Amino acid sequence: MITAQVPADWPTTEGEARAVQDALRGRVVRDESGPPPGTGHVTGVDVAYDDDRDLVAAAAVVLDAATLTVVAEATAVGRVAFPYVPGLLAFRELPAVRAALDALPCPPGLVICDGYGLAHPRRFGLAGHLGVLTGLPTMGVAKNPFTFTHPTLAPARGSTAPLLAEDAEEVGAALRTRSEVKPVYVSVGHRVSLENAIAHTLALTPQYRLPETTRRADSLCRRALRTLSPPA
DNA sequence: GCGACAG
DNA sequence: ATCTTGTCGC
Repeated sequence: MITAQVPADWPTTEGEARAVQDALRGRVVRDESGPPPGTGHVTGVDVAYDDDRDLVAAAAVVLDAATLTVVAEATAVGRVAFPYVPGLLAFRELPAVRAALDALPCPPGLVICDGYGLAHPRRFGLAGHLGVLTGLPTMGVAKNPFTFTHPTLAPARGSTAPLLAEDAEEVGAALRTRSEVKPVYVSVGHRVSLENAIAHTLALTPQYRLPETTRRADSLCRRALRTLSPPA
C-alpha cells in the first residue's frame, strides 16, 4: 500500500476550492464518446474514512471489461485532505484516489467514480475533476440524486430518465440497474458520452445494483483501512 | 435567514 | 462516509 500526500497547493478553504473548480471545469472534454463497453479495462475507485484518526484509504480495482475479472488492484492511505462539504467532495478524496491509480501496474482505461461528474452544482463533480487531472476517461455512478430530480422511472432494468437540475438542464441520467430496485445516478466525467456511460453501467451490473467496479473498490478500501487500524 | 446536500 | 443483527422476500 502506497502513502498519499496532499499537494502543497491543495485548497484549504471552501472559497479556494470553488475557485479551483471554476478554473478547471472548462478543461473537461465532452465531445468524445469514450471506450465502448466490453473491451479493455474498466477501473473502479472508492475511498473509506477513519475520521477519528484523520485517515483516508483509497482503492483502485481494474477489471477486464469483457469478463469483469479483476486484472489489478492498488491501495493508498493518507491524511483526509478536506472536510466533507457537499459540492466539494473531490477535494476530500482526490489525492488518495490519484495515488491509488498511480500505483496500478497497468493502464486503468475508463475510470468509474463513486459520485458525480457533470451532475454537480458547478457542473464539475469528482469524476470530471479526476478526468481533468489525469486525462483519463471518467464517469460517475452515484447512489443518491443529490439536489437533482427526475421523472418517474419504469420498473424494468435498463429504464432511464433524465436527471435534471433546477433550471431543467439535463446533467445525467437515473438508471435502473435492477428491476424494481432504486436506480443509480449516472453522469459523465471526462471524455465519455452519457449514452456510453449508461451502457457501461449496465455492462457492469449483471447481478447487483452498483457496478462491479465500485463494489470491488469499496470492499478493497475498507479492507485496507481495517488492516491499517484494526477495530478496537 | 433556513434547510438540503455526492461521500 | 459511519455506527450495526436479524430478518423479510425473491
